Amino acid sequence: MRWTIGKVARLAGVGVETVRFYEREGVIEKPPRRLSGYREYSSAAVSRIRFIKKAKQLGFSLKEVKELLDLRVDPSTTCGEVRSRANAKLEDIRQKIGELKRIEAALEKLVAACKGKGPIGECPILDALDNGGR
Amino acid sequence: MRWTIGKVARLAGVGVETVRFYEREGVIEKPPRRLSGYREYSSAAVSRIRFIKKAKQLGFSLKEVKELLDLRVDPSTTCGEVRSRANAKLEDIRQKIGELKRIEAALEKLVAACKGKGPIGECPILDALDNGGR
DNA sequence: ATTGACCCTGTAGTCGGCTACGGGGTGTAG
DNA sequence: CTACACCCCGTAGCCGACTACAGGGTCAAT
Repeated sequence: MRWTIGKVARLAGVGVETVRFYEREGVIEKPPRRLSGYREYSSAAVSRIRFIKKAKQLGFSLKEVKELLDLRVDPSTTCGEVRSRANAKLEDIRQKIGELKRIEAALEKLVAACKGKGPIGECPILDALDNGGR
Repeated sequence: MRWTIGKVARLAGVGVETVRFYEREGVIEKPPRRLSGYREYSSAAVSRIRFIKKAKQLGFSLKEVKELLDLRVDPSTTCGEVRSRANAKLEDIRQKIGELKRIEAALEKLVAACKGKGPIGECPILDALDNGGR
């Protein structure tokens, strides 16, 4: 199925201008055009934009998102090269997961210690947030 | 121990201007002042700023960071109230962890499938990134 | 007493990531 | 065949989060 930019934007949950912006920035590929000049997208574009959205919510910059997506196809580099870049990204990601888990644990502690009655002054303070992390 | 803004900034790995900016935005508390007007911080400030830094790298906006930190002490709300806000944040965080784990799994698959030899063209493509996640 | 590193309060500028025009062409439904 | 939603390009504006002055005061060492 081939879609116009407006449809893709709606499906991915972003604005039309954002899609064009991503194209300019090289985060998504330049799509083929109709005779009229209209961009023509496939479903892959929607997935890609959805991924960009999620990755940004996880604290990756557009540049980093591009690097992640560039781990897919790049005829000019060797597989070993890609592998090492992928491993570096894996490190980043595991780091993030670890930090999120520490925050999760701290919040769980807060929720558990605070049984839902009484003023907040009686609740234990969430110092756990301040600790841990390389 | 009491520190000046410059020391705190260095210890937390940010600029002096950033610390003042956080104060203006209400993300960190206004510290007491010396007679000279100099701000005087304790070690808690350093922890707090480090936390802000990490949380931002995890995709939280300053406003969200403030909300997380405000789950500590707030004499005007009940414990139950705090508990429900904490639970909402827990949801966010678990969501993020889930998405990071999906990316992690996809990268692991890429690394595993690609044994380090041959051109990238022979490597499986990382479509896993496009799937999963509501 | 002076010097140089550091602090103060403004206010203005930058950068990433969109978002919103303005002025025009396209496409399809009635 | 025209109306109206949608597309094109280009440029400008906006918001969040800093970052950098300018013009002045402070403090510790020499």
